[in-house]
Amino acid sequence: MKSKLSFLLITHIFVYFRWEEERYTDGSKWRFLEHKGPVFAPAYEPLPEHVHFYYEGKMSNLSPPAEEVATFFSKMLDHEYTTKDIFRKNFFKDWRKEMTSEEKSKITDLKKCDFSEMSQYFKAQSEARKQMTKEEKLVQENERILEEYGFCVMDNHKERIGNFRIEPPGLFRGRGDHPKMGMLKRRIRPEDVIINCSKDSKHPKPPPGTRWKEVRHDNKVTWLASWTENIQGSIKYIMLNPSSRIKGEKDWQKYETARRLKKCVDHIRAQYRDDWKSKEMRIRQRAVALYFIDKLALRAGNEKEEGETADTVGCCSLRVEHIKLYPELDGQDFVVEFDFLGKDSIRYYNKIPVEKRVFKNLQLFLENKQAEDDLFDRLNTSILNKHLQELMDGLTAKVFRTYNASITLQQQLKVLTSPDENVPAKVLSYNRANRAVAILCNHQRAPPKTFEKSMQSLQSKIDAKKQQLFAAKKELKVAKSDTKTFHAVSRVVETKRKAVQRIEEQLMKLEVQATDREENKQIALGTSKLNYLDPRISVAWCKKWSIPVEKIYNKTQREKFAWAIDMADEDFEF
DNA sequence: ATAAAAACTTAGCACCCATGTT
DNA sequence: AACATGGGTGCTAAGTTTTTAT
Repeated sequence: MKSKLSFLLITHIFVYFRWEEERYTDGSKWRFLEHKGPVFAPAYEPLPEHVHFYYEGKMSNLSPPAEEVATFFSKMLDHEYTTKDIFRKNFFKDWRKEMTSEEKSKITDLKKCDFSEMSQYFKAQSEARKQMTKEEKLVQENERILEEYGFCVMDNHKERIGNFRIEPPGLFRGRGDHPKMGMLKRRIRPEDVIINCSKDSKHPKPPPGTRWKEVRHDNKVTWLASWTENIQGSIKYIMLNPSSRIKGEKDWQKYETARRLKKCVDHIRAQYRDDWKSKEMRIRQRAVALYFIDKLALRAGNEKEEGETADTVGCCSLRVEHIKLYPELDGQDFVVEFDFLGKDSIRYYNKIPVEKRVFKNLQLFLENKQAEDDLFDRLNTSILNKHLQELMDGLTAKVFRTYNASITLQQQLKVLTSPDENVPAKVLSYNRANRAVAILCNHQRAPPKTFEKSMQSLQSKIDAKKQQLFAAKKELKVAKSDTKTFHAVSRVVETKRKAVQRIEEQLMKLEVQATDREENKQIALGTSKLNYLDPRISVAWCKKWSIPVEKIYNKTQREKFAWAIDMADEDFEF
């Protein structure tokens, strides 16, 4: 095991060294890229003869493609989305576009459609799939596809591709109250796909009888293939896996920018505090917004086109209705209450005392405005980012999130780690530090459906373990007194003592697990770990306390953070 | 200068499967 | 062997930032 590890380590250093030599000075360019192109979604199998669709109670024969479209709806029948009016309206509208003229005149009302038989069929199918053995599931076939299409060669290195499959057709499900939910997401064909690869590579071949939309050779961008999606009209890309050089370097760069912010953040903070007093409204707004972004780790908040997406906001797009001002609340002065839906329609709710000057400014911004008016009417993300750019090269709003997340982790690790704790307790401390960041960044999750139950069963395990400990201690006592009374062999005492110790450790482990899980109920740690925390902080912490890095990062994460694992020693300071 | 498009990062959730338990 | 459970992974939507067009 050990030799394998050190071999890997050497390989990594070697690889990075090689890359160093081969790379252009501008790290974003590649010189050679070869790949096999994307994998297309398989065609739907027609429904078997005995599965029918009913209209007004009568059996009805549908011909493709309408059948294929109806399939999506029946597959989702028990999903809460399908009970929403917008979903049904959008679905039916798009379905009608796919109907033959005969169907179109016949099928005029979604309420009269009965998909239950189709729905049952798909449920049965997925049940059946669960029973299948590995061969039946075509595991090997999938592995072969991964091997053939899942990798590319960039700058002479074989790299894993992130998403090499074209997204299959289906019904669009946005998050939150999305006006387009239920719309038909159409099938992507080779004719929709642009291929990007190097001029001198073997071009990926389109499936027989088809052609690509375009083959281009643009080495200033990192995607291998792209297509335009029909719901929002945005472009989707096929790109490399996070373990790739091109992503890893970018990630590293991101944290280096955040570290540069660390050096000038005091100055920037002094500056925006000063700007709270500015004569110009736009500067005051900019300064207050920046204060929120810095202090509360809010997102920038771009404007969004109304009716195209769910109504969510970030800092610059906050509206009057999203904040409440309390000159005094629960013994604290100048409290601002935030309540709005952010990215992914996740609710941000926070009551926070602010400086008097900020409070007065907010009152000023709210004057003569309606609930639906912008709080910062003289500000948007591009104004803000332009200003930030002047303060520091490469500074944008999101750098504050990265900086504050990483610095919080580092601080919390210092505060929470006690040297004499054992490994599980230290890992708990790490998770707590991680959790502080997740709370700061408002990374939430739905409590797991089985949460209560699994918590209970863990508790009963703990109780059982306590009983066991009690019994073991008693046995130890008996053994001790036996030794005294009968001059028996002390080996027995040793064994008993070891048993007590072992059980104590097990109990401790369970208790730590319970605490960890309880505190984690509604908080998602993964996002901050993956996107906001400089991995070198974690690696350094592991080295300092002799914690195996595997306790903190799983295999995928270790691959993504290979650069940091190689780079950081225990003295690393963010 | 501004708007729109393109490119790239961040996000939560469903599902799958290894693992441990009964 | 059947079952539960939780972590890992794939998926793709939803953001931010950068680039290009007007």
